[in-house]
Amino acid sequence: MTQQVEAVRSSGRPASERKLRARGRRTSARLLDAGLRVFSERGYHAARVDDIVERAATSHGTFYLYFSNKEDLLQALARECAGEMQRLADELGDVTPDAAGHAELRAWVEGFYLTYTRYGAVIRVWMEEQLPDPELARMGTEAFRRLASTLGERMTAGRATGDEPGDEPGRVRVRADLAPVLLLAMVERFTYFAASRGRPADEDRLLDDLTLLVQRGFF
Amino acid sequence: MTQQVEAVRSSGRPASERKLRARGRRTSARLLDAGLRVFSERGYHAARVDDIVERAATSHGTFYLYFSNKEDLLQALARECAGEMQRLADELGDVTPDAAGHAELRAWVEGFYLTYTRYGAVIRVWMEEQLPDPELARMGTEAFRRLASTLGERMTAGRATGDEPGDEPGRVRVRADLAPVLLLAMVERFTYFAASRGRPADEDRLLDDLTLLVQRGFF
Amino acid sequence: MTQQVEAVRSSGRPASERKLRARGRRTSARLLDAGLRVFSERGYHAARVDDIVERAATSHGTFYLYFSNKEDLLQALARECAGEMQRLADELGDVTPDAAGHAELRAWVEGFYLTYTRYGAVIRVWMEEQLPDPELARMGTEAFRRLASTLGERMTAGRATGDEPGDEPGRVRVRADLAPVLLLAMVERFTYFAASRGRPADEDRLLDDLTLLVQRGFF
Amino acid sequence: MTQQVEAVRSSGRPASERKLRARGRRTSARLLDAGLRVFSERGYHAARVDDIVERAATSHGTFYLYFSNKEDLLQALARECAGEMQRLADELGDVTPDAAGHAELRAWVEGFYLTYTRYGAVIRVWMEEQLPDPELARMGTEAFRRLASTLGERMTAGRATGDEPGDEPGRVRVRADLAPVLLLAMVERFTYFAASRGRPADEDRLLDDLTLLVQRGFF
DNA sequence: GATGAATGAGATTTCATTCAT
DNA sequence: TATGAATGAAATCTCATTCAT
Repeated sequence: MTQQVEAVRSSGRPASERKLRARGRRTSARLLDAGLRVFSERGYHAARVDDIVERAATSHGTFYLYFSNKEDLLQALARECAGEMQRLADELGDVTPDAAGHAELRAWVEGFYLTYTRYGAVIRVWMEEQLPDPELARMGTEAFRRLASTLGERMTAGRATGDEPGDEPGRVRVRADLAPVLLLAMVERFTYFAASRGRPADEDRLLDDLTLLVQRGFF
Repeated sequence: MTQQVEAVRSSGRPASERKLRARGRRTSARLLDAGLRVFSERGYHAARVDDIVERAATSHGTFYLYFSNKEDLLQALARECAGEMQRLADELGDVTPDAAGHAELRAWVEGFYLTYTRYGAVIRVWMEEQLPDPELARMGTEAFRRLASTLGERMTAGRATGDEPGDEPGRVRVRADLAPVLLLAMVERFTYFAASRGRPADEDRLLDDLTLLVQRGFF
Repeated sequence: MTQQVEAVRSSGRPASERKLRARGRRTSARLLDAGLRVFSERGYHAARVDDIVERAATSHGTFYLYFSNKEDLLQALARECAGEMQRLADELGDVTPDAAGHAELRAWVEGFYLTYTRYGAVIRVWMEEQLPDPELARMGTEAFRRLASTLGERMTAGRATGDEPGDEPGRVRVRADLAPVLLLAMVERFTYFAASRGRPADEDRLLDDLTLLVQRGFF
Repeated sequence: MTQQVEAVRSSGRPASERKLRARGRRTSARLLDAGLRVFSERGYHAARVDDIVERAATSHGTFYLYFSNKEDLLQALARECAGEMQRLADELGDVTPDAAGHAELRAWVEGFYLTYTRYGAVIRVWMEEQLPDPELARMGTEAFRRLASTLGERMTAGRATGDEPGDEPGRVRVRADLAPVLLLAMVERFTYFAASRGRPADEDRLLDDLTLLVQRGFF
């Protein structure tokens, strides 16, 4: 294990592996924040470390004190984002076909929308075919898979208990694992469109409609 | 020589703006093809002109004889892709809620899927927030908008003539312009997932399900 | 990455716009010096950034840390040169037609000769019709105009107070603004010829003659 | 002599070495003309063969049928220019200090001015320290030397026969070879300034003054 | 902890010249 | 004679990363 050998010097490695004092934590936070901003503005690929350190009002050298490279910063942000999504998934209760289900789903959709709006740049990198690092890819896939499966579970649970439409004869069933993926896709894409339009004035109305469509699409 | 000259030059301009003979057209086609391949494999940002000319079995200088830079090649491919999409839209007939409508929609969905599979790399750049060039952005937005609106029209037309479920009292209507966008999103995202899974064996089955979901989602 | 960003970057900007520490100032000076040398040896157009950094014993990247390109370095040198010329103009006292005037003029001519010898490569670019950058052109024209007009003033002043030959009837007067330009031209061209002959042995004698010719030409 | 060996193929060598038919002569003339224009507009160094062939409405390949390279074209133009200057020198009669001398000189100055205006781009390359080719350098130096010496001769001759001011005691003599060089410099520089000002309206008046100054400067 | 300076590999781009028809 | 196409060496420039203080 090289870790043993390199452990001699603690600098130059991601912040998470070192104990930071108050000042160090502030610097680290500033860099993360600046990174997210710059990635959002320019996109991950076009963003330069130069831009980030300038935004964070710090120096080049300092950057590499906290992150081993640009991708490492991306990964740190991705972890943040995955955490948010996990929290979202955990908070989602059963989604029934009635008004209560709508309210439940609506809160979740809004949360997803806000997270996406914030971490859009990171998520967009996750979507890329050729990711710089497999670990990052795994993290993205995993976060989405978990979200989708949770959504699937909560809705299936809701159907069981709720005001169920039943499985009328002749009704065609789509593959169970496909539905949540597609529903999530709708949410995701909707969010993308809305966000790219600069969070329109009728945001609330749009979120209502979206929630409705997801709910209807499932049941 | 740094002197940037505004002069009209016949070389170094996109292939489309010059008259090409047979040989030139072949080279141009080879570069476009190589570009699409390399973009697909490495992603647009990571792709180097170097890779492209190597794949096209031509020289570095030749590349710049046909395209003014990497982005220009992307744009040419984007134009191709937009053309394909326009063709798809034009070919779509009215989509009724019955089996005939399903068949119609299914053909369209499959066409979209194939186009997406082919031009995925280009489309993924379109999805980026910060595009290298506004003209490219406009083209992407426009292509998708047109596709969505055509889809909306054909389905609305289909509803009017078809085996209509009616507008029962209490049924909430989502914004008319939102529906096709979301449906298209589903198709797009589905395609993305399927394609990223390397065109799975049950592709046909999946396309059926997707078509069903879109059809059901609308009516 | 082709994406041209308008962002304010601290690096890659001319040295003059950034605060530099001792080390940076040394590097900058080394580059300026190397630039002047290489421009003199090869000529501005043939000079490559490569040659300059090699002469300055620094790296390619470092060059672009201090100057945005070759032309930017030229401009910095041009500013230096223009400053020298301004100083020359400021130091010139009234030029009378007598021996005192000759001494005054002789000192000035020698100063110009030395400046020209040093900055010849830069000045020669100024003389080009098609300058890479209008700002550079303006600077050159301005520096020469100022020099010429100062020369004109000092000699006119000298004529008024000095051992004046008067304005005999029949004596044709040339345009007041033309004379200094042409006199300056003589100095400049003389310097050019002398310098291009590698500073001949009888430099002193030549400078005497030149001074005399200028003085005689005016009065 | 390699000439013997290469003589097998006549193409790819300067036009002057081959017999040309009417069509070939036209093409050659078009290229020379285009070359002079483009060199004037962009300067020799910045001028691209591309620009020249476009201006001459011919192709890249054709260019190399008539000139072995860009410099060869420059040399051809330089020969033209040197010829013009030789003709000027030959036409100059004795320059006396009187009105007849003024008229003689004035005609010569005007001729020089026109030639300079036309071949300025070529002449400016001659002035460069580091010429691409020694033969070109020799030609430039030679043309100017001849012009200067002829001027010197004609004026010395004029002094001998004309309304001579004599060699009064105390009159300082400048080096005999320096005077014509400087006078020529004045003409040259004047021409440069005038030409760079786009041939001003008072061109005639300026030429009168210049002639006067040269005449006065010598006698 | 922090920073300005330096680095150099690698990417893009240009353009004089040659080739094949 | 003419030409469009191809070439590739050479030049420019960028930017992630390391260094020295």
